[in-house]
Amino acid sequence: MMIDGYVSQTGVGDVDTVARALSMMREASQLERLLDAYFSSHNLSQLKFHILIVIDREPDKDSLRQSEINQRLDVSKPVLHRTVTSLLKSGLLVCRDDPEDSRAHRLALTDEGKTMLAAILPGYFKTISGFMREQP
Amino acid sequence: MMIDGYVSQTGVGDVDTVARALSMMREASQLERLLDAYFSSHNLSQLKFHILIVIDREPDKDSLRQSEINQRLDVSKPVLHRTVTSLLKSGLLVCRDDPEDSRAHRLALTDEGKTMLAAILPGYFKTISGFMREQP
DNA sequence: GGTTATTAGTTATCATGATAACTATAGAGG
DNA sequence: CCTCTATAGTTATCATGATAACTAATAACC
Repeated sequence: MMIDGYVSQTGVGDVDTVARALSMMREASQLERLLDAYFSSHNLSQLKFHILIVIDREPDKDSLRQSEINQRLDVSKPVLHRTVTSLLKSGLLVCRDDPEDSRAHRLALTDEGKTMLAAILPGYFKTISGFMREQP
Repeated sequence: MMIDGYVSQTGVGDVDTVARALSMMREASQLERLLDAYFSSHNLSQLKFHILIVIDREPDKDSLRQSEINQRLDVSKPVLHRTVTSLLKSGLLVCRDDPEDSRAHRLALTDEGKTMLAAILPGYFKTISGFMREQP
């Protein structure tokens, strides 16, 4: 919209690259909104979904510590804690004591959590595919 | 990371498209973070910057109503109000009564606001160009 | 010209992200 | 063993986005 004047005025970088970056950010934020709307229609959020996914996708284990989830997802500890608490409360996760470390817990999907994940995934990918198909 | 299994399991859309969308969102969020860090090092935010820009870029006028800014930027009224209030308080904007509508105000850049914008733009575009150059 | 609808701005409340600072436990080094 | 450090989780506080519901003023319509 208003890129041209400024980039040429400031003489930093080239106009096309900046325009491409801005349009990428706009596209991404549109898709994020679609996904947020989709998740919230199932009483979830992107982060809640990602938490369920990383536990479900973990090879060899069926549970993860909060700190392990933290290593896999790019989110701060307090936000993860708050969100895990909410997932426990809504019954999608269960929490067991970690036998090897009394500070830690192991978080696992409940049957309800697995059902939710299975129910939500098709629409998730459909939302993404549909959006990408519409892009010019 | 974990796309393959799921997309093929669910049979919705194609894997490459979904992977492309996810990587676009990741890229965009990285760039957003860089920009947020840049703005906050100048005591600004992306939204504050955009507000200054749309007022500065407006042809034929040197001020805008809040509602006009709202039409140009994709942000809710209360958030815009809160952010404009903060820009007024920090002296980058001034507020005058609108002679044609006693409900409205006209928001204009102060000299300090213009100076800030001029000071910040080169780094803004440099940040974007630099990021795009690094992308694989 | 008086009712009704729209619009400009504001307030209250909530959601979801962050950092800083805390407690409690584990682990390492002497 | 006893400190000292690092790690797991928690709490408090703040930033920045949203919606719903409000006030006051304008515009539209008999």
